[in-house]
Amino acid sequence: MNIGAAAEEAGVSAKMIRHYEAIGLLRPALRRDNRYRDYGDREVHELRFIGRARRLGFSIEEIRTLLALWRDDARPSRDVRRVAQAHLQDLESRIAEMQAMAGSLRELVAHCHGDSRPDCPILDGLGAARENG
Amino acid sequence: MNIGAAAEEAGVSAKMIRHYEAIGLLRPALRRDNRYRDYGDREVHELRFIGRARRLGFSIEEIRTLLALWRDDARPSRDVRRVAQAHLQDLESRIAEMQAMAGSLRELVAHCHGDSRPDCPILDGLGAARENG
DNA sequence: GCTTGACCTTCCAATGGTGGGAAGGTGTAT
DNA sequence: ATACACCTTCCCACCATTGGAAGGTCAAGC
Repeated sequence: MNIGAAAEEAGVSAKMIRHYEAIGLLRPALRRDNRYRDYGDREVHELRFIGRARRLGFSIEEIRTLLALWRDDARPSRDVRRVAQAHLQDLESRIAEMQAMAGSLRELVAHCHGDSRPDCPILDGLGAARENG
Repeated sequence: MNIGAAAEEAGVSAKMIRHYEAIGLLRPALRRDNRYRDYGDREVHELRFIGRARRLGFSIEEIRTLLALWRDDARPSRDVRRVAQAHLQDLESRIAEMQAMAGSLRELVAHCHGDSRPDCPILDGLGAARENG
């Protein structure tokens, strides 16, 4: 199976597959006589794992850890849970940050009449002398 | 006022101030005989504006637009509002995406007993054959 | 006057994850 | 043979920020 087909099946771009191999996330793919990379079900399965983890926001380094655990039949689920929970907390704190941003912004937008007049609470808020306003 | 002091006052790193100047977000600072950049209240005020906008998640290009509007006494507040609202919607959709991630992840974490046993719904979820699981 | 240390200057590189594209090889169908 | 779709490696760009090297400047203390 060529890289394009594997990419299609796994939901990861061919570009990224090569990249994952280059940074050592994946073992170098087998090559045909062509020098074309050759993928089987096992590799596609791994790629799908990576794709899904990326879509859940895990970093490459986190995925490196998760893949190692995945391959290890004797891993304690505790280790997996720790990685996932740390990432979840990271996600949650980033969400909270962005919600704070959105909240302030909504406030500013709500008070701006948004017509042809120049006075604008949004610009006033950004230019204000005090940091909390 | 040297760049360090201006950075301190405005809540933006000196490194970034130079960068903002290099990319044309800020007009080149006046220089002393030293060749040191020299900042006054007006410039610090602008830097503070930029810092606040960055903290609200506006991109450099958005800030470029906002700064131009800020400097233009005759801007229609409509234009400002449009920029802010577009950014707000962008923020909101990114928040929604991340909340979806966090939700799936919470689900997985909740079902993982997290002890010394190897079976783990988190890994099962990431490795699953189906995409929606 | 000379040293020390805290500033400042410019320039180059790295981060993370992904995409774009060049330049060239390969496979397959007409 | 020709066209086209795929593959290969390689380098570059994005965005915003940080780090560091190599060197200039200033103020304080001895």
